[in-house]
Amino acid sequence: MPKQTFLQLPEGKQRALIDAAKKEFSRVPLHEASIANIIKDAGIPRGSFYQYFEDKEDLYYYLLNQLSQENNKKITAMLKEKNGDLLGTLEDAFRHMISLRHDPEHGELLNHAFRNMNYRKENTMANSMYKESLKNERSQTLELVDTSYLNIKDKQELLHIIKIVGAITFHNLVQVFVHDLTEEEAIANYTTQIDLIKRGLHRNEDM
Amino acid sequence: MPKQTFLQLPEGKQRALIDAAKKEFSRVPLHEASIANIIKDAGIPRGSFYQYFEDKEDLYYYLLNQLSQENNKKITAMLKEKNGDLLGTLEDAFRHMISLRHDPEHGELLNHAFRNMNYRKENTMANSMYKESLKNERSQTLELVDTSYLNIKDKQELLHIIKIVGAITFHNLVQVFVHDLTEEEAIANYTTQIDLIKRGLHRNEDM
DNA sequence: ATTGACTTATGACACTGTGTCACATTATAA
DNA sequence: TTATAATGTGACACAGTGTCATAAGTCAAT
Repeated sequence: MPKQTFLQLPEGKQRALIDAAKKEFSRVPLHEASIANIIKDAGIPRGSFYQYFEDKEDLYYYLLNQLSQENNKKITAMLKEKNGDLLGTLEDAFRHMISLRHDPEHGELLNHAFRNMNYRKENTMANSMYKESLKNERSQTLELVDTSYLNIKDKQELLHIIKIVGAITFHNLVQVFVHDLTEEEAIANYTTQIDLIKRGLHRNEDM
Repeated sequence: MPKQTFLQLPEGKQRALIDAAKKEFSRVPLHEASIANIIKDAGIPRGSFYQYFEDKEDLYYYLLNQLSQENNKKITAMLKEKNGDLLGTLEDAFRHMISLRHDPEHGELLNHAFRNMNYRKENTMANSMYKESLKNERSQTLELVDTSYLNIKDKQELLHIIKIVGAITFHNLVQVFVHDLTEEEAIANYTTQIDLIKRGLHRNEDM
């Protein structure tokens, strides 16, 4: 999380640093990115960088969180659009997310992010780390879900369903970015898998 | 993948290096581990290390792959034991995997691995990278699965089911290691989720 | 036994990049 | 105006990597 000092900086200086950071994190994945490049490009001295952020990760996750927030809003809107039909929203949401890889502004950054996905990135993208009202946010989105579509007996199981679809969605996203799947392949795989879990993996005796 | 030179080394020298590596990778996660520590502990000069391995990652993934192979054998055995009941094997397999975190030999290494899980590690643990006969191996395990338990129409869907349960299982494993869940919590979560996908997430109209 | 060709061993070194700290500058308020 | 706090700055110490010239070992052919 950026330090107070950074947030009080004049707009232009913030922008310069953020832009330089985006550029560097688009060039190479996080672990190869160098602070030296970022500050050179932003035109600020090394010492200043450490006034603003703890370290490279701090800056990176701040950025990633911001991107994710915009994105989460879009997906929440889709869910609302579909009147809380969670499973029905998934394909559209997935399609939207894979379309981001060709976004000129953040495509490369996301490419690197997904090719080097780890728990912290996944968590940052899924939730909204720096937001205090995490639990409130969560439950607001939760409230949108119409549970009458779902084969569950309580609220607790809804949380598990979200974890399930989250895990599968992320897994598929990583596949897309790592193996450069075409949009058709990606969506075919994803919908097959979502269909499977919708109807259930286990064969009923009476079928 | 280790270089030829390493594999031709006398048993004792290999052991020393492997043991030192295990020690270092148990101390800290991969990105914090240092070659300097490993070679100091193993008593070999820096130059030699680079005769044997490309770099730190090369050594790390060699090690991780070896651990995973043992493990995969155990799980394949479980599946055979249960006569190919894939879904029925999952809970036992999961239980077995989380028990590993208290293994004195590799527990800490696995802790770091899961807390910093990424695509490559997941892939290394799931498959067996260095094995030439990857496809054969896979299909051998595939053949073990009794598809009559499963709600699928073709072989292709079996592959998707494996991806689904793989994604969910890994996701749960990461949760266990990151949040230090108790065995009971971990298994409760996991079985709930597996039950949900077994019976299907979507509510049937006629229910 | 000696030679030559090849393989393996070695550690000093150049290089890259990080985070810190003493000091300089600027802002704020009394 | 002056004291105090906040921010800016870049030289520097430090940690770690991968390479390379050179040394040492192996072994087959003479």
